[in-house]
Amino acid sequence: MKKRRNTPTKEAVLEVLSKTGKAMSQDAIEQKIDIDINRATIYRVLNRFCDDGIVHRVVAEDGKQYFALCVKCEDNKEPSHHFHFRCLRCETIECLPVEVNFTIPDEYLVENVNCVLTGTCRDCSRI
Amino acid sequence: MKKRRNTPTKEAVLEVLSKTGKAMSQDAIEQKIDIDINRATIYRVLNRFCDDGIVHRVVAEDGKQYFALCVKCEDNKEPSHHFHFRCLRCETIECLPVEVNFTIPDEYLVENVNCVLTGTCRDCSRI
DNA sequence: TTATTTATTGCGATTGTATTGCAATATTAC
DNA sequence: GTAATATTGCAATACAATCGCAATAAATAA
Repeated sequence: MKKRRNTPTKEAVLEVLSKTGKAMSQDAIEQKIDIDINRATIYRVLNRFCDDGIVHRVVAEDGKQYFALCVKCEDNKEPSHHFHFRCLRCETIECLPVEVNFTIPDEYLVENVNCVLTGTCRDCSRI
Repeated sequence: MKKRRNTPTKEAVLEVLSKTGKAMSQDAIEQKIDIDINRATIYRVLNRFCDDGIVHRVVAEDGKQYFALCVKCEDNKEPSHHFHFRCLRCETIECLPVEVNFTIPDEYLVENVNCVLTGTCRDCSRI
């Protein structure tokens, strides 16, 4: 892996993702960051994070990419392949602690799993 | 529902989807059709099919939309929410006869399920 | 068959997401 | 401090998908 450098951009993006705990689009991330960072830069940072296994990418059925921190601490472990929920009201995507299970013939080589449920999330359905 | 008319475009699109039995992008459909049909028209036809429940739409992690016939005959029934498999080699998407199961708190209102596995399909892994 | 209604189509323009090339900048190691 | 190079900003680009509008064609009535 290519050597990485510490930059304000990286820290800012990580902080935002860490704070919300949800999957965010580049646009949402940019809005939450106080300093001004170029769009392309944010994408590049996010893609690097993905390469390094720090965040994972979800593509929702709106065709957009969303990025979320890979949570791997003990008490809040998320399954490697988990469902995501996109709320149409609050426009957020959360990682559900629900594992994606499936049985598929051995001949298939699964390299990636992308599962998104869409609707109204718990918080919004209460209102 | 608004009244539909029969057009060569509709028939051509349906025939292509029926023949392959897979989920296809607008681009792939256009290439498989012998007559010349405008891009926007194909999208409109497909969107109408989705509205009418004739085809369903899948968004893969490449951010593109793929459309597949809703199979509902007796011996080849596909689960309402099923997994899809996108093969990176042959660049096709097939509907797997594998149901998507998950348990999620009642407060969530699930309106849509979009699950795509990506990798190498059965046929391509043999080679 | 002809006329009328309006769903459908083609075309070009447009929107929006994401990426890329290149020069400038900033970080790390020496 | 200096050198090497990872990172950034900017503008341009690629691509999927949609939209407005005028033209066309399918379904129905006359």
